[in-house]
Amino acid sequence: MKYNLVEFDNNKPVYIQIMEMIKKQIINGDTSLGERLPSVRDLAGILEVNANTIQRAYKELEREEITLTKRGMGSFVTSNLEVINILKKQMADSVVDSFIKDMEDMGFEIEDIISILKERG
Amino acid sequence: MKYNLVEFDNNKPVYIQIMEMIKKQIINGDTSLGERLPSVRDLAGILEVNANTIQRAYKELEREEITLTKRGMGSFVTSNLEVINILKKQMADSVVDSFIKDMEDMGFEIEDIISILKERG
Amino acid sequence: MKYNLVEFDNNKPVYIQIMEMIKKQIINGDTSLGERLPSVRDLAGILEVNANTIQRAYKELEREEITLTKRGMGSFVTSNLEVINILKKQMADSVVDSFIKDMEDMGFEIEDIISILKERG
Amino acid sequence: MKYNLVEFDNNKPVYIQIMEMIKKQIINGDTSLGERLPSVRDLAGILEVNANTIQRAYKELEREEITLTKRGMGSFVTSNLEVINILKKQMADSVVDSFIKDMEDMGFEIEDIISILKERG
DNA sequence: GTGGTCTAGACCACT
DNA sequence: GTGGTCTAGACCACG
Repeated sequence: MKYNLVEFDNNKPVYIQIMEMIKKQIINGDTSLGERLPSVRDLAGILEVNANTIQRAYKELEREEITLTKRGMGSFVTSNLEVINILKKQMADSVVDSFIKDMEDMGFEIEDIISILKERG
Repeated sequence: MKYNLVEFDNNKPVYIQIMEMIKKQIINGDTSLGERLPSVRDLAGILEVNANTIQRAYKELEREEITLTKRGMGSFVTSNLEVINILKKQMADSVVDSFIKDMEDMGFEIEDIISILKERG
Repeated sequence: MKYNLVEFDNNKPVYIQIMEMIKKQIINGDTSLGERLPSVRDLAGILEVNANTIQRAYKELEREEITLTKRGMGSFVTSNLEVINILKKQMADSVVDSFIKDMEDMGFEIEDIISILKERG
Repeated sequence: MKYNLVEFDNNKPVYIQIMEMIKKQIINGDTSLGERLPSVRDLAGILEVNANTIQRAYKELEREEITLTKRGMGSFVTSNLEVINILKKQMADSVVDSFIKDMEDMGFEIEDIISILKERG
């Protein structure tokens, strides 16, 4: 688990950006199954946002059943591996889909995209 | 030049999404250099948003010097090829950069990404 | 009489700016009492604005009795010296008043203003 | 900081006039570096204009980097003294330049202008 | 007809 | 409570 101050994109709700950040950490393994998330106040301090914003992100994550909250103990990542695998697949798919759409909208074909990515490698 | 009703992403200002839509059309050639954009009211009708929202998108595009406005005549894409080339490069770079960042945040390496894209091809 | 293409201030109606231009020429003597103004179409050509805009400026000038229109002959500056003298006084006063107000709003005293102007001399 | 109901000039956009009013207050020291501006709704009430008009003025000021906005907290004058000094210089210069131009267009020489101002003193 | 400004009023994101 | 976005609708400047 590692969270650092980042710059938020002003054109997207901050709580959404925080949710994405946490999901990514779960997906890449920086945050483990069953691990306790930082307390609302701690994460608010680290990210320099209001505690309510973290609350909202945590609440949404719980609604998506990615985390669960134990009263008085904090928020924990689900231990259900199946849920995490689905999350992983869905999130990667969605990122890839919207990337391909953006690039195609700009007139690039799949082959162009692959060439560009190879140059970056 | 072709504009159609689309669904907007609720988590991003509509006027920004309209700016991106127009930029993409310029980049992929669907809208040519010097071409007149639809009138504010026409595009508002097509996209089913308020005319003020289009107005705002056009004004921002003008501020970025991608278009220029002649009072009473309409908004026109710049004829400055240099500006468009810069736009093209910056927009593609930014989409690719943030895609790579998203994927790396989820634990994928460049090679993984390329494999995934090849499957899509 | 001399009119040249100028850049208009986008935040003020063009017809008002044209009226001011003509008034100034009358005041400084570049346009004489009784002199014929350029035709609407000519001035529109010189200033690269629509003929309607010139029409409007001429009409307002006539309403202020600074010019008068003879059907089929064009617009002429009044020959009434008294009117011109009043115009001169009012216009200069108004320019000076608003200049002093602007400068005082920015915290300059009359003495400061005079010093600044002397430096320009 | 002091804002009062004023009469707006009908020939200039109100949001521009509000921007100028705020800039003048910063320049003359009535509004200090880092000071919080009135909330959008408060100033709208004071000046008897719509909140959107204030919003627009504030947004333009932010774009000119004269103020910065913290979501949910308000708009604040920049604390960057350099920015303010440049603003000061540019605004005074522009007022003086256009005044001199106006007067010269009416046939006054610098010496005439200075005499007129001395009479006002 | 076309862009520019403004109002009134609504709802959302965030502190 | 504060800024940000959006709608609906009006009126003006200009071609």
